[in-house]
Order: sequence, then C-alpha cells, then structure tokens
Amino acid sequence: MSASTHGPRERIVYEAAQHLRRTGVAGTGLREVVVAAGAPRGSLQHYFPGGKDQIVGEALEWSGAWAAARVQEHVARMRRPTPGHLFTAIVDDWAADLASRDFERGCPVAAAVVDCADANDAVRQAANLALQTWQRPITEALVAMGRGPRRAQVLSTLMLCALEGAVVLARAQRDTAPLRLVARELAPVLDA
Amino acid sequence: MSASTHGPRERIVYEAAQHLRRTGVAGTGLREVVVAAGAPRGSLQHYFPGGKDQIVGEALEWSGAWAAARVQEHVARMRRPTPGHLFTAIVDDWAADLASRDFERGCPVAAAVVDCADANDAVRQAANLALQTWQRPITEALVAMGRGPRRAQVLSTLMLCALEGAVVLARAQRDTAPLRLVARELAPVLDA
DNA sequence: CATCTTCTATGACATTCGTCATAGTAGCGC
DNA sequence: GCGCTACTATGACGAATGTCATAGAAGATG
Repeated sequence: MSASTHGPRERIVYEAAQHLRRTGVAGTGLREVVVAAGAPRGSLQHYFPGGKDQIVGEALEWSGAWAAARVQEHVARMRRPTPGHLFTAIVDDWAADLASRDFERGCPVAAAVVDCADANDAVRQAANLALQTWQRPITEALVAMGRGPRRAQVLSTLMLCALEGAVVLARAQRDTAPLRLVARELAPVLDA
Repeated sequence: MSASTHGPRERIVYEAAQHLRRTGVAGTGLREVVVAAGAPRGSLQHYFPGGKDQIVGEALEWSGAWAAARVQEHVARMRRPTPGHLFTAIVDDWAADLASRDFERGCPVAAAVVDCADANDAVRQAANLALQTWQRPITEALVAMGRGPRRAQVLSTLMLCALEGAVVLARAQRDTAPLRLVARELAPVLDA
C-alpha cells in the first residue's frame, strides 16, 4: 500500500501523490503534505530545491511507475491472458480502490493535466511522461498476447481513455458503475 | 461562441466556466473571472450570495446545458444518423475546440470532479447533474436510432467515458490523436 | 576537539484567496 | 421632491499559499 519506502523524501513524494488524487495541484498545500508525511518542513527546500513543480513532477513520476508495476502484477497473475481480461483486471483494481476510499481519490495524472495543462508546462510534461510509463507495460502485454505493436498501442490508448473517463464519471456519481460498464463493453471488443 | 447572453451575471457564469476549463476550481480566482467578464466586483456578492460554490455550480449547469445543446445540433445536422456517427461528430467537435485553443481548455465537469469530488459535495453534485444533462440528449438520440432505452444508456455512458479520458490524454500530449483514436475504434462498436 | 556536510527547525515575506462591511449611484414609481 | 430597490464601488479582514533567510542539530571525517 504505502510504497513510502524509507526516508522523509520518499514519504513526501508519496503523500504529495495521494494529495494530488484528492484535490488536484492547486488544492494541494505543501505544508499539509509535509505534515501528512510526518516530515520536517525544512525537508521541502532541502530535497526539493525546484519547489512545488519538482514535488508534483516526482509525485507524477512515482504514480506512473506505481501504476506500471501494478499492471505487470496483473499480467503476471493472469491465467488466461487476453486484452479484455487485462483491462477488466485494471478496471476492477481501480473500482476497488475508489470504493474503498469513498471515491475520495482519483487519478493523479488526470488531476495534474486538468489543473495545469494550460499554464504549467513542466507539470504537463511530467503527466504525459507518467502516462507513457503507465501505458508501456500494457502495450507490451498486448504484444505478448499476439497483437501487432501498432495495434497494441492503439488498444492500450483506448483502454486508458476509457479508464480515465470512467474514473471521472464514477467519482461524480459516487458509484463504480461506469467502471464496470466500460470493462463489460470493451472487453469483447479488445479480444476481437 | 460566447453564449454570454446579456448582463454581467451571465457573463460571470460563462467566464467562470471557461476559467474552470483552464485551471480547475481551486485555480479559478473570482477576481480574475470578474475582470474577464468585464463585470464589477460588487456583482459577485449581489448575484451570487452563495459564494464561489454557487458560481461554480452555475458554471457547471451552464456547461452541461451548452454541451447538451451542442449534441442536439449534431443530431439535427446528421444525414445518416448512427451512434458511431454521432460519437464521431461529438469527438471531432472537441478535437477542433482543443486544437484551436492550443489545448488550453478541457472539460469543466472533469475539472470540477477532479478538484473537489472529495471535499466539496455541492460542487460534486453539480458536476454530476451537468453530466446527466449532457448525457440525456445522447441517450435519446440513440433511442431514436433504434437502440433500446437501457442499451442506449449504456452506450452513451461509454461514449462519455471514452471522450472524457481522451480529452485528458489529448491535453497531456498536446495532440488530438487520442480523440481521433477513440472515435475510429469505437464508432464501429457503437454501430454494431 | 575541530570541521564540514547533511538535514532540520522556524520565522518572515509578499501574494492571493474568498468573504464581508459599508457606502455610493441609478433609475423608477409616486 | 421622496423612497425604495437594484446594482456598483471599494476597502479591509483573516486565512492560506509558495518561497526564502537564517540558524540550529547530527553525525561522520579529519
């Protein structure tokens, strides 16, 4: 759960990511983050001389890596690997996470994009990178399932779009229905 | 374009919606909005005694109604109406809007959900309502195209999920590719 | 012990925020 | 003219923000 490995630095990055998921970039106060991380406030300027942008950037990087690792866990766990099954596994994972926390937390990448794709290009790029980090293992898994590289890329993009959108809808109505819906509807398409 | 019909009140709501699309809820300053609307600051407490929540709420309501009207325009304009064609029309519309403004502005509903689904339930409900307002004409159009009511609801939900997610991805990579992709991939599925 | 680097601890700064209080103006019915 | 309502105009307040300056502790290395 808490992949906050060791030191205060890691805990700050982790906690920043969790805070992003709840209130977005502008809504995330560094003082709050530092308190939640049980870290001294002085660590902020020591470990993150780049300021908030750096922290948000690293939080996104961490989130992308975490999501990618999670995908690979699903791939490894699957008995009959198909794109549809993988998608369902990922979506179910998100549905469980959302519901277990009362739909408090969404996707940090989406939050970053929505908040500062306009004015903060550094954060936008970090979000884009995190998205790629996340997508890569999905694409690779699809290739391993026999899809061509180009087709795999298309399908993984479709997956992420449907997932991100479903997370938004699910949080809006506080119900995992949209997530279950996209899994049910898209799985056969992905396996076709 | 600017559906800011007449008075300062309408202009404030409209401008608030546009600002939401760029920087989310927390990033939207009421002073900025009022300046952009060319409205006097005193109008804030006069027209919106409910404060920021009310303004954001009305901005979302306006956005939902606008999106719904836009859908109906597409429906009216279509020569060979099919679900896939409708979806493509909607997605193309968004792609053109995103690109024309350099991916500055996204979906206000998504912004509201991402920013305050956690702590601000009034805004979350407003976002949810806007989503329903938007979805209804889509569902009705699908019914008119021969889908059963339940099936139409499922398909329109799928459309919105894919669209919302694609908008996020598109803004992250500053490219309409994800939007075109979901249209291309989903259209045949919707028409099946 | 002395020194140097790493990390922590606070206090202060300038902004910005949403909100409120208060006063002013415009226009209309009478 | 008066009175009333609708709207505008500002100034101020307290809270919170990111950032910086500065100084202190800890711990290794010499």
